[in-house]
Amino acid sequence: MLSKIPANPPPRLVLKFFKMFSHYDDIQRARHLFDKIHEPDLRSWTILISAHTKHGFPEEALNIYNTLRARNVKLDTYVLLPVAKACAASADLIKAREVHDDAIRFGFSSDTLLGNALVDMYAKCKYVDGAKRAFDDVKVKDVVTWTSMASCYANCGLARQCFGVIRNMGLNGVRPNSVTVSSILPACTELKDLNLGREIHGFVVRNAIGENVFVSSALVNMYASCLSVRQAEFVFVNMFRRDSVSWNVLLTAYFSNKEYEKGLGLFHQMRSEGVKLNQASWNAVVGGCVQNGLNEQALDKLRQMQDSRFRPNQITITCVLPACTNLESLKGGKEIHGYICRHWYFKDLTTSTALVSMYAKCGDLDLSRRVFDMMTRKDTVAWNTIIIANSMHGNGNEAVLLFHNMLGSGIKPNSVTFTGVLSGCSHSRLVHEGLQIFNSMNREHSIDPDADHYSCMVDVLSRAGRLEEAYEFIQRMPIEPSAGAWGSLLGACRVYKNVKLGRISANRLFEIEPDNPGNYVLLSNILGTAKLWDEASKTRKLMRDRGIPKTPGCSWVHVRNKIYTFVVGDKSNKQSEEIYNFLEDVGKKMKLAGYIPNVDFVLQDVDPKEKHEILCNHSEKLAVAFGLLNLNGESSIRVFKNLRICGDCHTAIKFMAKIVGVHIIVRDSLRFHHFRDGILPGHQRRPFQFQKLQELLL
DNA sequence: ACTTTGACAG
Repeated sequence: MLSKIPANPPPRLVLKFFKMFSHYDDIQRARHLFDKIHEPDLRSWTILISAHTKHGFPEEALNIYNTLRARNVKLDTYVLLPVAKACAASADLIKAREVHDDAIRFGFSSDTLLGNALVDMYAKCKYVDGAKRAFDDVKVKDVVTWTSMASCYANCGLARQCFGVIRNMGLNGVRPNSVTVSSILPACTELKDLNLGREIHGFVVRNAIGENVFVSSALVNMYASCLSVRQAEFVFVNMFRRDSVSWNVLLTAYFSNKEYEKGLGLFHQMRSEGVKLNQASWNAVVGGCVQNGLNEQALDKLRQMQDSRFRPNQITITCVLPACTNLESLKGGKEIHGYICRHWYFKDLTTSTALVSMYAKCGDLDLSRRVFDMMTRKDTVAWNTIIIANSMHGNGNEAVLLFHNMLGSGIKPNSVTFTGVLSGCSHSRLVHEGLQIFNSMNREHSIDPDADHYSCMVDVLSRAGRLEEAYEFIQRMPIEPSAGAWGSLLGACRVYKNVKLGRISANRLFEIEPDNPGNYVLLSNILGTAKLWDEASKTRKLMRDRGIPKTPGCSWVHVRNKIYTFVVGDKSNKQSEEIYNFLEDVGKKMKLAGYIPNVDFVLQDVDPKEKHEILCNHSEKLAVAFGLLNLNGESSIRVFKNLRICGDCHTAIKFMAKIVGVHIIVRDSLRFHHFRDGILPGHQRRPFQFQKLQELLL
């Protein structure tokens, strides 16, 4: 057939073939034919552009449009229509503005058909102002015009404006159709307004559009997020027809409402009953597992997903990264980082941010920072992540610096930014900076400080030892001081041995959170240190009487893909003897280097010699020793503790790091502590080897 | 023509 086309074919003939081939998805051949036309008319151009968009090549469609545009021919609404669609498909705002300008220049912007396409185009680019302008230009607005505008607001998280459009639509005598309803239901989902949702449901029933799968799926979703899973189930069960999305919606509904067993059950059912699964189904399950703390299962489902020939996408990857974080699996996180690089997913803002967070929480701040620095675009969440990462690792100065860089690059801070940077200030005792930033919240950024911000400020003052000021600050707070505020003060009373304020804050905490064992233990420790044994035992008795179990402290460390856990005085480990011998030997070295055991942290009333032994028993010391004894060429170890690190251990581990030259990272219930003072100027840090340490200790 | 599901910071 092809050979029968003359060398210089008449346009109409080519057009016929062109239509045929574009229909059969053979864009290359269509293009080839098009190129044979000497002077293609506007109709040929239109078909060429729309074929490229329709077959998933919107960028190429826009390139073709550029070529056409360069010829300075007069355009019409029919050619701009597929161009607007191409902009929508590629979410290309720059091109979108050009197209809009062209439409205005040629006087087509009041046209309903083209205007609708322009509104939708801006909606897909998430550019509300443009959509509104295009919308206002349309003279005769039909249901599509109104729906597109409402949909734009809904997708941009402007639910109130969305319903405003719908109200106006009614006032203008246009009735919503099924598309309108399915477009506005997500806005209702966002507002979590069950009553509004029910109202819409009523409209659906009255107008008999419930058989529409878009409408009913959106209803299921709306009920699920308005915390009415039973209603969601009811709508689902009574659906006329269900597609993959409908099933996925219910699946997500179970997981996000903590009913993960039902979620897993439904997924099993979907697979066994031959429901057509898609990538989103797997994402829902993988993400659902993580949401519900089923971290291993999430990784398992990821493997199953790949076995079922589904490729994990950015969303899958972003969903599972927190599973690595929760498992403290730096290794697993790095594997996923590799996958991200291989698939170019690092271009995705959300995915990169998740990576930054994962590295920080797994204890590798350097890698976290490296990923952050590689990001080409950074939004508020990305900046918040790196600020929080630095605060979490005790780098308050860096957190403050990053905060100012963020402002400098024109990114707006939100309330999370301030909790992040202020907690950094407290960890690094940056009182002046903390106060300054706190005061700027309202003045410069119009953000009202909430309970967390006030607690951070109490922490800033308390940790710096300014306990009386912190107490005054609490009393002058315009909102009810939260447990966080009193907790910071109490914690600092332990460090600075302030019995008076310790009693006050603990008693407030006993009222606010009577079931938190930590507060009783802290007060009892403060009293014990002050040798007020009677009062200390009264506090412990109060705790017992209220039936509050004390959380046992434990520490753990990852060695060769296994987690080894230690409790105080633990002797269950195979290498226990080695551990205690090591601690004794290194202890001697430490004392020579100037370490003085701080027996304040022993709360039993026993003789000094025994106190020293008790200190050596602490779970974090045991875990650190075990980690050091099992180093495999690494220059750092990571130890985790469920409670806050003991003050003596903090000092002791600092000395250990110095003596053995290993970077020791301890993550306790509050943050990461880095001990790496062992590097002397001019000395290269070498991987630690056990033999060398033995020599050193002899 | 416009429509339903899916994530990152605390």
